[in-house]
Amino acid sequence: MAIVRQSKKRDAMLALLRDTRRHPSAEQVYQQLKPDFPDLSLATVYRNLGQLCEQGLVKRVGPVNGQERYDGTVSPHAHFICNRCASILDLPQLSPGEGTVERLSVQYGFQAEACEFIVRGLCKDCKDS
Amino acid sequence: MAIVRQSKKRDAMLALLRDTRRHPSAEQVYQQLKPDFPDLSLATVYRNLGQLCEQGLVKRVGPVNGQERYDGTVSPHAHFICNRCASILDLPQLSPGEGTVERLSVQYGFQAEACEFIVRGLCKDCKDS
DNA sequence: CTCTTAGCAGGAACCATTCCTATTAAGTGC
DNA sequence: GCACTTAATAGGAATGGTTCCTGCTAAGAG
Repeated sequence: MAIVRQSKKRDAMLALLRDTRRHPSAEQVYQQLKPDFPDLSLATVYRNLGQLCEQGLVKRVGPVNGQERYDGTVSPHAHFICNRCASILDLPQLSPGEGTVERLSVQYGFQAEACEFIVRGLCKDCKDS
Repeated sequence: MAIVRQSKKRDAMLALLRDTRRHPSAEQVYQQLKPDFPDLSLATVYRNLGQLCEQGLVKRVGPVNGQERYDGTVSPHAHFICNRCASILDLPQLSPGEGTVERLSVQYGFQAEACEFIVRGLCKDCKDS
C-alpha cells in the first residue's frame, strides 16, 4: 500500500465517524464537514472514506436506500436497520441460540421483520488460484 | 395490493430463479430470457423482480459490486459472497456463534474474511407512530 | 529549500435502477 | 365470442450515488 500522508480532512472524517452513532452516508459526512472545510469536495469524502476502509479504521455497513453507510466502530458487532427511517443501530456481537433476535427486539424496542447473515471472503475456486 | 395478472415473462423469471443457484442480477436474468423473449425490456425485468419480491416469491440478496442479486429460495438461510468473483453460495440457516463460520468454511471450502449480521424492521420510533 | 508525490477541487463520466408514455393484452362481464 | 377495464410492456429518457479525470496544492523527506 502507498504511504498515507496526514490530512486534516481525512482526520476530521475519522473523528466524526468515531463520535457519532448515526452511521452516516458520504453525503451526510460531506454536509457535516462542509462548514469547517468550505472547499471540501464530495469526491474527497468518497476517496477518504474508501481509504479509511482499506486501512481498517472504518467499516461499510452496506447500502441503505441506495446510499452506502459508514461505521467508525470496527470491532465486530451486528446492526439493526430501520426499513422506514433508515436509521441504523449497533447491536452487540450476537451469540448463538434461538430467541436471540426476539430478546434484542425487546431490549432495544424495535420490531424485527427480517434477518440476514452474510459471510464474505474467497470462494473455493478463487482461493485455490 | 393491486391484482396480479398472469404474465409469461414474469413466470419465466420466477422459474429461472427457482432453477438456478447462481443468484443472478437483473442484467443476467435479462440476458438469459432475451432469446426466449426477443422483445423483453430491462425495465420489465426490474419491475417484475420487484413485484415478485413484494409477493414474497423471491428475495433480494443485497447488492454485490453495485448490482442487486436475486434469490428464488425464500426459506431462511445465510449466504456466502466471494469478494473476488462475486459468486454467491447458499448456506444453511445458522445462528451466529463461535466456531460456526470456521466449520462452514471447512465444509464448503471457502476462506472467510468477514461476517455481517443484519436485522431489519421498524425502529422504536417508527413502530410507535 | 527543493523535490517527489499524495491529497485535493471541480466537474464530467459511469451505470444500475427507476420513471414516463404510448401500446398491448389478460381476464371479467355481457 | 365481444367489448371493456386496466395490468403488463417496450423503449427510451431521467435519476442519482459513486467513480474517474485533470490540473493544482501542499505534506514531508532529504
